[in-house]
Amino acid sequence: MELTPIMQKYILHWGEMGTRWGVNRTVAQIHALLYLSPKPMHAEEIAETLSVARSNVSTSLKELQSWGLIKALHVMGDRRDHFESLSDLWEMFSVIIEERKRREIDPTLSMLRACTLEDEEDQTKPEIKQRMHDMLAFMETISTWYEQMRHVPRNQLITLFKLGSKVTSFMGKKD
Amino acid sequence: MELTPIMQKYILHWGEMGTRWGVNRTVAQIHALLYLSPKPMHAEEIAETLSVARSNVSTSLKELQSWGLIKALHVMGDRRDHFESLSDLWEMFSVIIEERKRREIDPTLSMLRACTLEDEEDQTKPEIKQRMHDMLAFMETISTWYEQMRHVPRNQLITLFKLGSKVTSFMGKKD
DNA sequence: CAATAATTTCAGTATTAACTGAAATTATTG
DNA sequence: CAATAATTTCAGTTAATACTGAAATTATTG
Repeated sequence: MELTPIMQKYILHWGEMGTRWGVNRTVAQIHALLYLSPKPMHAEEIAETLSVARSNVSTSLKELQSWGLIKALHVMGDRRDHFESLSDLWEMFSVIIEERKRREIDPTLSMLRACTLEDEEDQTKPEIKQRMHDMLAFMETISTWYEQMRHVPRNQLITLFKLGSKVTSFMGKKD
Repeated sequence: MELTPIMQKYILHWGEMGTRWGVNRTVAQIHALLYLSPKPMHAEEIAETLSVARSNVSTSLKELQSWGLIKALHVMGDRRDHFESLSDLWEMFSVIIEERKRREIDPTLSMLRACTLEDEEDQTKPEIKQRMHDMLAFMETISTWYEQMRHVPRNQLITLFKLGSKVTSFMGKKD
């Protein structure tokens, strides 16, 4: 596919941003490209469009699939896989949050539980253990919140976001 | 400071996680150390405790200060800077969210505005421009939401998080 | 204001992660 | 089931980032 200057700008920026999250440039660029593309693209075309190695595309597509951000589909009379991105941005957002939780929060919770349960032999001062406890409690709150919010139907979620801080008006002034 | 095995575990894990966010290992480790430490630490002590170069600590402390996650303070009769971490986890959370917004969302909004306003000469298909528009609208919603939520008092924020999906019970069933 | 302490800068090095291209594998077609 | 196409794997290379240690700078003390 031919990239117009604006598309290039968008894709390059996305690549840059990717590196700020835990995602490498090519992965982020491919995701941007597929998001913009009006039709699904096959690996070869992606490689040509972005000027990266075919094998790099292969790896990156796997990565994006593992996130659930793109899916493969097939076109009649063509045996290659074609890929398209999720297009619903709210769904995309949910998927990313969910996946980050799984990859980052969950392992941290395990670590924190291990740390706070550790045997009595350990010399760690109580005040330090308390901090670990605080962190555990905090992350459990965040985690539980995620877990609940992901089951909220999409349009309610949108309403919530648009409400913004107005939601607090339901809470009464306790202070 | 002497690190017990549990403290080591905590700090090393934090360092690992740091790399998954846009933060380098040493920065994350120092932050973990200062969070755990019952008293402020000076750079020299941090370097020794974590076995990294003094200069590396200097750079990392600057980085953490630029995030607003630690602050320097002074001890009577000691001319060195001593550093301590924010200890309130909700405050820490706000600071991180806020800073990520500034570093990641805001530049992306600029890029998207530039892309969608771009002149007519450009060959980008309307359907593709529409996708860019959708992304812009989405990110503006998220951004506005952040902007509002950061002004919600801490205890209301906690209540909101603890409520989780129950907040939707105020919204009525529109579908 | 010289001496000393504390901190920062920066050029060079090491480490890590990303990427390529060739070869191997897997799937599809006649 | 051979031939071809599509995809994946992987060893080696390149590029990006992190880190060190020495030197320079800045701040503090007597």
